Amino acid sequence: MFRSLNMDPEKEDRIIKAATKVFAENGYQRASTNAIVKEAGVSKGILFHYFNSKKELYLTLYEDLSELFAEKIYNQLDSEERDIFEIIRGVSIIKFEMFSMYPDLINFLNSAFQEEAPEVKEGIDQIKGALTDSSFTKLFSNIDATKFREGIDVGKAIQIIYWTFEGFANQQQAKARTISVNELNKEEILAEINSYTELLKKSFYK
Amino acid sequence: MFRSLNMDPEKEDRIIKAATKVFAENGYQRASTNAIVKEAGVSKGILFHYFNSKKELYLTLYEDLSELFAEKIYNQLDSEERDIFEIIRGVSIIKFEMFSMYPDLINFLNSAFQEEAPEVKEGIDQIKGALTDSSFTKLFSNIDATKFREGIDVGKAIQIIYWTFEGFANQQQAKARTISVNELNKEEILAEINSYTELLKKSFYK
Amino acid sequence: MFRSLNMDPEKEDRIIKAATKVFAENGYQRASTNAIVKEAGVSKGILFHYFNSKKELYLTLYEDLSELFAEKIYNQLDSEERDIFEIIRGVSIIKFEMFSMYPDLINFLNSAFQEEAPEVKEGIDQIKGALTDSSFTKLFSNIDATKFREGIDVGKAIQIIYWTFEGFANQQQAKARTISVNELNKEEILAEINSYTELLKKSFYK
Amino acid sequence: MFRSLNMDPEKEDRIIKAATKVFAENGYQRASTNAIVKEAGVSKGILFHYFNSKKELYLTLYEDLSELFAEKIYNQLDSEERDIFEIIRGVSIIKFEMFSMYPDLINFLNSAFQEEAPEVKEGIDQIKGALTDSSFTKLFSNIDATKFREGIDVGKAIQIIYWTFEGFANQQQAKARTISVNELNKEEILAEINSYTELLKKSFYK
DNA sequence: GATGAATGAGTGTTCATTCAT
DNA sequence: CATGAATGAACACTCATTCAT
Repeated sequence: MFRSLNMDPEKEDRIIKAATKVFAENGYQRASTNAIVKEAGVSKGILFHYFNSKKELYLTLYEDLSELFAEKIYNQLDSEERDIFEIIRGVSIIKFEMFSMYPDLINFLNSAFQEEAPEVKEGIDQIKGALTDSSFTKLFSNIDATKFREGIDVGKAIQIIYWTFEGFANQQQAKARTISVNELNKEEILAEINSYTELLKKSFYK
Repeated sequence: MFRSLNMDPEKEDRIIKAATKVFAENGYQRASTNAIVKEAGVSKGILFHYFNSKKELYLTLYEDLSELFAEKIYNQLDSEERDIFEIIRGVSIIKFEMFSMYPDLINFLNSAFQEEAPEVKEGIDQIKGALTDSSFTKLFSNIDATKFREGIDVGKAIQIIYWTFEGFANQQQAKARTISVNELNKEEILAEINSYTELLKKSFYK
Repeated sequence: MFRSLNMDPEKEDRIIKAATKVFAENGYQRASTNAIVKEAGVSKGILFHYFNSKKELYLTLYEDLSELFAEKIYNQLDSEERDIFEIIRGVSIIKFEMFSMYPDLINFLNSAFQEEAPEVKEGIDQIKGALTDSSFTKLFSNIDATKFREGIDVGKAIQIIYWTFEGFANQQQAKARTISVNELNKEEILAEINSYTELLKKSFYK
Repeated sequence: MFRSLNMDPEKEDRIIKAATKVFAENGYQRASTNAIVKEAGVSKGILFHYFNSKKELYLTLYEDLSELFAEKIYNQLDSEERDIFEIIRGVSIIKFEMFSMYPDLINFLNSAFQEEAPEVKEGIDQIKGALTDSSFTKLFSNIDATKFREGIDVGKAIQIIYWTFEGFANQQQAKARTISVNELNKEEILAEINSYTELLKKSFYK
C-alpha cells in the first residue's frame, strides 16, 4: 500500500503509526518531526530519507489512510443498499467501530478534515476531491428516490440527512473529549442514532 | 468595547484589526506576534504592554468579537419571533451581511470555533459557555412547539434544523475560499436558504 | 538624608522602600524597574525623574543605607570601647536587631555585598571604600593591643576574629532561609556568639 | 567526564570552556546563551541540542566542575593526614594552583557558591549537598583532636580555622580582580598563609 | 511636576531540514 | 542505508529608558 522505495516494512509501520498519532494529537503545525521519530524509535535522517518533507509525510499519510478508510467502507457496505438511512447508519457504525480499533486513524482523518495549515490545506483538498469523486459520491448516487414523499427535493433532503449525522458525530466527538467511551454509552449513542433516523424517515419518507 | 487602559483609539483599532486578520488566516499557533505588529504598524513592545501575552490577546479578541456578534444578533433579531425558521434565517442573514462587511471578524470566529491549540482551547470554551448560556440558548428556548406536527420530537427537530443551516454555512464558506462573494451569488444563496427552509417546514410543520 | 530635588517626601519613602525590597529579593539585574514602581505605587516616569537610571537608583540606595547603617553603629556603639570582642559583639547585635526591624535593609546590604553585576560593582566598591575609610576602620583602629598574648600578630588576630563572626553570620543567614527566626533561636544564637567569643579570648588574650 | 551523546570532543571542549568563562564572569542571569555560543564559535542550535536549557547547561557544568575539583583534592591530598592545618593548607594550595591553570573553573565555582538566581539555586544546593556528604565532610571528620589544647571546643576551633582560610581566599580573590597574579605575589600569598597557620597553631594547639 | 504609552534590541528556546560519517 | 549532530531563522516575551501629553 505505501509507496516504499526500499522501506523496511517494520520500520515503515512504526513511522506510519507514530506519525498518525502525533499528527492526530497535535495537528500539522504543532506536530514536530522530533516527536514523531522519538515515538517511532527511528532516526531523524530515515524519516526524511523516505518522506522528503514533513508536508509529504502528512499528505502521504492522509492519502493512504483515506483510501484505507474508503476501502473499508466499500467492502463492508452492501453495495446494493439504496436506502440512504441504511447507508449512513452503516457508515456511522463502521466509523464507530474503527474508532474503537484505530482511534488515531479516525482522529487523524478528523483533524485533517479541519486542518488550517496552508502548507497542507490545498493538498488535503485535492486528495479529498479525488476520493470523493471516485468513491464517496458513488455512495449517494444510487439512492432510491421513490421512497421520498412527493414534492420533496431529494438532493436537498439527502444533504439534510448528511448534515444531521455529521452534526451528531461532531457532537459525540466533542463529548468524547471529556467522557471516555464505554459500552454503556455505546448503546445510548446507537439508540440516539435510531431516534434521528426515525424522525427523518417519518418526515421525508412516504 | 475593548478594555484599553488609555490606548490611542486609532492604534487600538489597528492592532485589533491586524490581530483579527492574522489569527483568522493562520489560527492561533501559526499566527506570529511579529506578523501582527507588522500588519498593525506598531512596535513589538506595545502589543505586550496592552495584552500581556499572545494568549490573552487571542482570548480578549475572541470575547469581544463574540460579544459584538451576539449583540448584533440580539439587536437585529425580533425577540418576539417564535418560529425557529425565522430565527435561524435571521441569524444566517445577519452572519452573511457581517461577513460581507467584516470578513475577518467572521473568519476569526469560525476559526476560533474549531481551534485546536491547547493554549486557548479551554479559554474559548469558557467564553463560549458563558455567552451561550446568557444569550444563545435564549434564542432557542422560546420556540413555538405547537407548529410542529404531532409525534415529532421537537428538540431533535430543532437540532436537525440547526445542523442543516450550520452545514449549509460551512459549505458556502468553503466555496467562498475560491470564489469571491458578489451580488449574483448572494441572491442564489438566499434562494437556497429558502429552499431548505421550505423543505424542512413541509416535513416538520403541521 | 536623601538628596531630593523637590521630592514629595511620602512618595520618596515609598520608592525607597519598594526599591530596597525588590533589589534585596532579586539582586540588581533581576530587579525590574516595573516591579519597583508597581510595589511603590508610583508612575514609571517619576522614578526616572528623581533617579536618572536604574544604576543611579541602586547606588544612591546603597550609599544612603550604608550611611544609615554606619550611623546606627556609630551611635549605639560605645566609642570608648577598645576591646575587639565587645566591639564585634556590639556590631553583631545591632545587625541582628536591625534585621528584625528592617529585614529588607539588611538583606539589601548583604546582597549588595556580593553583587556581581558590572554596572554597579565598581560603584559599590567605591562607596564601600569611602565608608570603610571614614568609619569602619576607625572601629578597629583603636583596639587595645595590650590585651593580646605576647608574640601574637594583632592585625592578623583581628582578621581572624572578623572572619569568624562574618562566617558565623553567613551561616545563620543561610539557615534563616529555611527556618524562620523566632525568640527561641535568638537565645541560642547569642549563646553561640558567646562561645566563639570565649574560645577566641582564651586563645588570643593573655 | 561530560555526558556527551556523541559530541565532537573538540566542540564539546569549546562549549564547556566558553560557558564556564561566561558564567564565571556574569553569573547565571546575566550570562546569555548568545554570548556563550559566540565565544565557543558554535551555532545556537547545537547548544540546546546537547544541553536542553540554559539551566541544565549551568547545573551540568556545576556538577562536573565540582566533581573534577573534588577529585583533584582527593587525589592530591594525603588521606592519612590528620592535622587540620596541613589539610587546609593542602586544599588552599591546590585551589591556588588550579586558579593559576584554570581561573575560569575556580571563578565559576566561586560565583556558583553565591549564585542567587532562583532558577538554579536549588539545583546548586542539591549537588553541593551530595558532594559535601560524600567527600568534603570526610576531610574534616578524621581530625586529630588530641593536638588541641585542653578545654578548647575542637568543633568550634575547626570552624574558626575554616572561616579564616575562606576569608583569606576571598580577600585574595577580591584583590586578584584588579591585580593579575604573578610569581611575586604567589610567594607572598604562601607566606601569609603560613603566618595565619602559625598564629592559629600557637593559639589552639598544645 | 507627573503620567504611562511607546520603543526595539535583547532574551531563551524550537524546529524542519541537511549532510558528514 | 542509516545516523544524529549541526544549522540559523523564527518564535513569544522583557526591559530600561524616553517623551508627548
